[in-house]
Amino acid sequence: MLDIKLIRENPDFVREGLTRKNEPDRVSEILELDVQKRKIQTESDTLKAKKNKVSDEIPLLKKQGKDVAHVLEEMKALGEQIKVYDAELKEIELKLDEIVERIPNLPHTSVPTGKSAEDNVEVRRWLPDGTTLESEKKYLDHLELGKKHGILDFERGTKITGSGFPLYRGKGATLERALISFMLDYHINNHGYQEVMTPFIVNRDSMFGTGQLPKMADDMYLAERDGLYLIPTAEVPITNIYRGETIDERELPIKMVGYSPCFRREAGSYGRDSKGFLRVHQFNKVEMVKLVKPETSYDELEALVGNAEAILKALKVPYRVLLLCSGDLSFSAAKCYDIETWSPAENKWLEASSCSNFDNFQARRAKIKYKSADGKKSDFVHTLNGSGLATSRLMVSLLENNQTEDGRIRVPEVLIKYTGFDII
RNA sequence: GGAAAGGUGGCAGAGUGGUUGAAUGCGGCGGUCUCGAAAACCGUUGUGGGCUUCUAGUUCACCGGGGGUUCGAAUCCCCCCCUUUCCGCCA
Repeated sequence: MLDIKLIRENPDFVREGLTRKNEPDRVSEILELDVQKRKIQTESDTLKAKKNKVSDEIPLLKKQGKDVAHVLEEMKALGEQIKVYDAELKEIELKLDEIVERIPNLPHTSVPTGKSAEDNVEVRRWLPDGTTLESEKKYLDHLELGKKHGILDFERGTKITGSGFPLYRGKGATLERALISFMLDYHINNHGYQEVMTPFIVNRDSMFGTGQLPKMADDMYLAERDGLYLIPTAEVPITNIYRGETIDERELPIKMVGYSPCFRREAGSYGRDSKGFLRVHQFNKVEMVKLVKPETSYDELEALVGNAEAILKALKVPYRVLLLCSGDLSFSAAKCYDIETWSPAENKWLEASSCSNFDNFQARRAKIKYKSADGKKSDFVHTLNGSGLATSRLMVSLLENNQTEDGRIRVPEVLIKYTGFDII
């Protein structure tokens, strides 16, 4: 959530940011409601001050044996007037909240201006020694490999649930599990994250806190009877661990990593990239989340991207890092890097990670603050998160890049101790 | 699912209609003492909003959430949520 004071005091700055993000400009509307709100609040507060003062005097007057009937009468009328103001105030606040809650975060100054994914900027590329993207080699795609070895069974996954719910079998299931364990261990042991295992279904407050609600409601699975949502990413439960809390600054930065399945309805994207793992409704992901002091957050973002890249280097998977342009940023993000892995069979890059700094946008919504050691200063933390990484697209690259001439699949060196086998 | 108890400041725990934003203890922060530390002692210590002459003053709101009664509510009434314990069911 944007700070109403920022909108009030720097409306043009906010307008510019929203324009960069291709968002409609509702700043004037907000400012108008804000003025109305404060005007009514001032009037209501003045009356309340009077009410409080007189109410304090009543017992004293009674003690003196004075007749207070006319005072009570007066106060009753005052109370009615206050009710009228408060009802009006509430109505305006509701309107204001409804708008402000749907205003996205502003892009950071270091984010390039652009309209869509076309304008994202490739900042670096990494290929394992001896590999090139152009190859004479004939690659089977992940579906063909999955079928050939009986490790992926999309047809039966569809039978169980519907399309986009993958079924892994045999060494495929083991490889998936190995990948998750490897990534978790790597971040815990080499990058200093604390492992967390969270609920995978969350309430509305949590979804609001990280910014999925109210705008992205249609993209999520909802257990309506209970008012609970299946998480689209572990970012939601992990970030919300600290919702409503004030953290001692000496505890920052807090770095957490957790595995979760992710559930996405992908409403409106049917038919696009629908092949196999390229777009699914359920996938596995290891997610890193950091709560940090404001002045460090953009450095922490660079470190976060580095943490995700380290996994791909260890697995020897070709990848590139993109700096997203303003127009391609998600609702809550101020700055974001995507990591894409190479698919030789599709002959394209696949998004496997997204690492974002949310500045204080989520912290405001989730009310996560920190307090200085001397207790004098308190402010919102900055939150960050990054996939480290999502297994589905990574699995595509992993299977395809590691296939041998005869169509078998070599298990990357670092995963062998997790799988117990070195070839499929 | 049934029954009971309970939700108060960072924590523990008073408070059942009128200077109670809230006793007391612990913790935190600052200080005295000390070579230093501990102990002891002194002081201080919630959040959010509005207004103004804005490193300050003033005012409003907040005792799980929402609504109500009243001149006045942490305290009374209604609804909801959550926690704990017991019973039932169960991986």
